[in-house]
Amino acid sequence: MLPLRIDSANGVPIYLQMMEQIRYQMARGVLKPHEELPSVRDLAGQYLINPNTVARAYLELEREGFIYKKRGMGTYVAERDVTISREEKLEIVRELFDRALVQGVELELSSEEMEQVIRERLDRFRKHE
Amino acid sequence: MLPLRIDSANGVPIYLQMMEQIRYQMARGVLKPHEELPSVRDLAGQYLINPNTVARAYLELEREGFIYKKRGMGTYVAERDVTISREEKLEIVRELFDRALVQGVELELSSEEMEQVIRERLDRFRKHE
DNA sequence: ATTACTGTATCGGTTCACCCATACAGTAAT
DNA sequence: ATTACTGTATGGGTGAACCGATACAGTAAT
Repeated sequence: MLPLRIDSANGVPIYLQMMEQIRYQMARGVLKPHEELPSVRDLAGQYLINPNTVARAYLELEREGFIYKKRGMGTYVAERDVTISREEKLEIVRELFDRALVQGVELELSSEEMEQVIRERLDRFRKHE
Repeated sequence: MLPLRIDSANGVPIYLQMMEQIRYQMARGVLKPHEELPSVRDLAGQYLINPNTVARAYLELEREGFIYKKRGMGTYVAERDVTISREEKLEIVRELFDRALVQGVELELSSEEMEQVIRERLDRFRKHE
């Protein structure tokens, strides 16, 4: 059973919510490579949405290389993407943090204030993992 | 005459293009506080679009505090004093940091690694201010 | 009051994203 | 072949964003 928090009245498209959370589960190792995902009808029935909506989430995830499908068989978690080097990963994250910092400066926040915000978010983050 | 580059077939909404470029002109000092902007019909006629579209751009810019209007008179550049509350600023930065953290998790970086990256960027940042 | 300019309000059309109902198609066990 | 499950394709409905045509309303000079 795949635990998702789907809010149909959120404004955020359902299929995006699913993608987001499935990617997250994969990153956390809850979903492991070659593990079978629930069928589109399973998930649809479980969260009272249309099978096509689940199919769309699966379709996009497949395009991004996170999952693969066997028609008539099922949908499965793909191998981890090992094409990104560790340094490249760090670079990506670095860039995001820098953007946040620059934005903070443009909003005239002090580095102390930003450090406090960072600590707050990081702590909150560790509680959830 | 207010020079704008409007591309109706761009996918980007016209009123957003106008807002973007007008804000830019203001930031550059080309448009100065209390200077009068072209009337909605002026700009509409000039770029062959509907007056309402210009009006919408003006409306949004007014809500953001960049311009002010006098009904029946015209539209004018506001004082360059964008007052975003402190809490709103923090919220913007919070969101950016969270996105960076989530991205890090999806790249399978540990929270320790991310904390290290954050510290590195923050230090680098403080040297430059 | 008239004129000529401002911004504003209302309605309609077009387009698109999102989602659903339903039917089609592939796989494998019976 | 039947059954029971997979994913897929097609067509439609809904709502929202965007933009335009047109009419309304305020201001100020004549």
